[in-house]
Amino acid sequence: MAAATSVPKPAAKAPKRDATATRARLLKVAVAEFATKGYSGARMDAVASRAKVNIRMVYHYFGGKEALYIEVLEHTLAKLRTDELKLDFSAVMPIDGIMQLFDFIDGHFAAHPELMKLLSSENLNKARFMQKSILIPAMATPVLKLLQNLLQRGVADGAIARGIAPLHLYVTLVSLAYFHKSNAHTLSRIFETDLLALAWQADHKAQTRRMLLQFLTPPPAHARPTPRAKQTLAAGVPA
Amino acid sequence: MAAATSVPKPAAKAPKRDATATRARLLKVAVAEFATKGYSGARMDAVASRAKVNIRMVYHYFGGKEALYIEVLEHTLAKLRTDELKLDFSAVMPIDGIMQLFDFIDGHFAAHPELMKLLSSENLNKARFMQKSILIPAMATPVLKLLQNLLQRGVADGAIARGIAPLHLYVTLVSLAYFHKSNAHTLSRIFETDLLALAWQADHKAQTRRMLLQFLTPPPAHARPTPRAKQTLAAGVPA
Amino acid sequence: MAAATSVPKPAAKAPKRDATATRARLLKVAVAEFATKGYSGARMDAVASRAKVNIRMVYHYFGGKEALYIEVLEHTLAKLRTDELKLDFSAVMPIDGIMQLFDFIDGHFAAHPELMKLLSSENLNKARFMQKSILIPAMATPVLKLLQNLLQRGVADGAIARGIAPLHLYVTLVSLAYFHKSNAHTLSRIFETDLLALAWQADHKAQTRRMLLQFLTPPPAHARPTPRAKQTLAAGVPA
Amino acid sequence: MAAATSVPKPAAKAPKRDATATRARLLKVAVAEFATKGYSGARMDAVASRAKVNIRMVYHYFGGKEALYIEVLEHTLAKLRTDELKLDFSAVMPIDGIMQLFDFIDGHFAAHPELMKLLSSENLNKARFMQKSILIPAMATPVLKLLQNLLQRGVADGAIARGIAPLHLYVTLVSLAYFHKSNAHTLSRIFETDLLALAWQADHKAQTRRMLLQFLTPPPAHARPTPRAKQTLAAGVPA
DNA sequence: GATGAATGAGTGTTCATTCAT
DNA sequence: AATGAATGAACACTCATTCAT
Repeated sequence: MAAATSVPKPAAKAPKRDATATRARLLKVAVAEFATKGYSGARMDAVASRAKVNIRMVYHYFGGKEALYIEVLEHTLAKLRTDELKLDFSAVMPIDGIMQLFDFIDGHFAAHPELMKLLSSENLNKARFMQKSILIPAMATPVLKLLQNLLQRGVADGAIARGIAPLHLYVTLVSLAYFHKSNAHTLSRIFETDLLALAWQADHKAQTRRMLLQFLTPPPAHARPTPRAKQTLAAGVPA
Repeated sequence: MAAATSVPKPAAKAPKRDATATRARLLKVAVAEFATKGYSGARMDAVASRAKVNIRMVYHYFGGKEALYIEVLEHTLAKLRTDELKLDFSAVMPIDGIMQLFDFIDGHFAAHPELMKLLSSENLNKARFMQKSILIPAMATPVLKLLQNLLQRGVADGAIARGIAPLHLYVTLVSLAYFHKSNAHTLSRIFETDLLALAWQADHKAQTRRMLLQFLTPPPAHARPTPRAKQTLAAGVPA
Repeated sequence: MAAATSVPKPAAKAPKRDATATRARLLKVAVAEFATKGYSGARMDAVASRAKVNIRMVYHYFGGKEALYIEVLEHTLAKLRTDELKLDFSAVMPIDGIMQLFDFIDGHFAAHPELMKLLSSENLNKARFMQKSILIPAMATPVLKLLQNLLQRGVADGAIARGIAPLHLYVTLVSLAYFHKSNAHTLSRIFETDLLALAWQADHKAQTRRMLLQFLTPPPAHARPTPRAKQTLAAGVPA
Repeated sequence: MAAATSVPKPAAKAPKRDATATRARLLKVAVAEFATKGYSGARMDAVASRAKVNIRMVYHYFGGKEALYIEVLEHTLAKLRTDELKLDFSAVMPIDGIMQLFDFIDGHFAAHPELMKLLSSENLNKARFMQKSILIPAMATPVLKLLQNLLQRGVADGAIARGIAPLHLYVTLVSLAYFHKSNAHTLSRIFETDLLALAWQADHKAQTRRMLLQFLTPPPAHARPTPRAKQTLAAGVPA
């Protein structure tokens, strides 16, 4: 693809044998294959034939199914990291920053269902392959730092409630952006409502944002937790 | 099972050729197999050998891999429905009822990771097999009615905020109970924190309950949304 | 079936457990199964379920697949022998007798396609199972004797040409009655003509009878084979 | 095959990885397997092992059992068509041409028992696979045109009787060449005579040729069908 | 760098048959 | 006499992977 725009070399006008292009094509196809079929459902043949290369090349470039899958995982996660690095909330108010982060998360998963599927797939086998990646732990996510910074600033100026831990908040943000998308098919079937309909998604997002805002906003001085509320807080059934 | 009710004979207590027992054993093993390996990763051989019967019996009792999987799905979902039917919040205050429902959901998924895995697995292939089940759509979940009732009662007596839709709330409850469990492995790896540790889970649940309570509780009269808050609500980044 | 008309016995009014009836039903179903599917295509399960008895009974009554097949073969051939024994050409003119025998053969195969299929099937594996039958060689066909008698009488009174051997004639008769039926499907496809259409079959039979009559009729005295005809007779291409 | 044309190397004459040779070998073995065992009796393993290749190659080259069988059918029929195209009776007398055609048919089936077996096998399941072939209906047989031409010429010069239809004659020719071969095993067993013995076959062919010649030859002017003969013609028993 | 040919080890499924009641 | 439960051996077909060029 990009090969066409590359600098023409002495004896290779039409670069049919373009290694990097072929490799990129294979990886792209592999992402789709693993995302839609899962690890054991994915077929090496399918990857090769859809990329229109001989299956031998898949082995040549990636070594094997497992290595290919790991690279797919790394590639897809790297895209998220790259996008995350562009985030800069230094100029916005903390609570707005957090809400914008939520929107970013929501937007990224909406735009990249393959990431969602690969993560779900990975969790089904206890992140077995992610463990084997040497790149992934190195790709430290900047998001936690970002969140910690926003929370600190917010708490400091009284705009954000105290006692919210960055990781817990992050997991909550992702839960609320991820689950209703990743599990839309079964939920839609069970409740006979199309959760993938744009209207439903918009409504859900609006409600979620309201909940988050309330959660982040510190309670008014006279509205501190009363014994009554505390009791309610602990009234859960035992797990 | 039925063995326990049969007349005990001198030297043959355990009935070898017990169809219902064999079938039940197979189904139990199959639930584990499909939950841990997914549909395409699951092996019929493995099911048979772990249930210590000839593989032919799997086909005799269930017909085939797909039919077995569907039955596994139905069986596991039926267990949830059965438990849901035991819920009765008619005697508790609405807000407590909703929190207890959350605890129930959280507890059920914690106690039945196989359900979580099967649902995730199903979503990976767009609920393809769930669509084929004729039982599942018939197993109407009572939970939405329950929630609607609680919300109506709560709104009526002023204990619960207006404008919360049952299905949106239910999806939110499940999101918050489900995601951090189902995706614990990858999150643990990425953030180098053990999300499956009991302490982490407890902390997370406490924060989640706080958020939900705040969300459900109606705002004090003088704290209606201000122009400022409204603006924040719309300050999201475009998807 | 026939059981209903049998003499009522002391303690068995409704004969549900009627051994001979069950056996007969199984054999009938087996004939159809083997005729339509061939030996290796036939399924013991199919026989049992179509006869609405447990598969175990098939083994109980017949011993196994091979033994059942052989009995099917014997049963079907026995029907032919029984019908052949009813033939009596002592009162008709020899040439008419032979033509009537041809009509009988043609009629029997038309009425019993299962016999035709079983014979074809048997020939495909070199009559392997027929060899194993101890009944079949004992069921001497009376037809050759019949034919020999007719030929002798015909030759004696000058109505039938000399030099026609009974077995060769019989094989010819069967060829002409059998082949266009047994191979109708492929021929119909290849020549895009429905050989199973009644009109085609009638035309073909008429032509065949004309040929046979001419063959059996002795040539007029002055039309003995000439050198020219003799030469033609030998003008075949080498096999 | 192609090996013969390749440059002979010191110590490696036989090319091991020759696709066309492997494919041809597989097809040849498959013809034998399907001809001797029938469709359901044939084993894919047997084909592979007898061709000394991995079973995977059978699927690589042919797709599956059904596709392989259809190709076997097409290949075997194509051989017949190829041979038929070599026939040229423009220089011989019509009646000789027809007799030579009979000899050709007889010779071809004698030389290719696999064709006979495949056709019989096909008819047992109502030409189910032949229907699926898109090549077979396209392989129009030239034989009917040939026969029509010979008949017309023969009738025109008075050497052949009127009223003989090409397709009926062709089916008759094949019946007389085919049946006693295809059903030799059962007939031999029933009549305790070896129909496959060369002497028997020769005798039978001679008689058959006599019958055909008589049939084709027009009757002498004074020997037109008499009332007596007509009556005989209709004296058949009802079917 | 690139490719078609080839393969060992499964993988779901089916078959005829026997065991225990 | 009759039956449901259970099985070993095949069988068509597939998968990830390597060999030879």
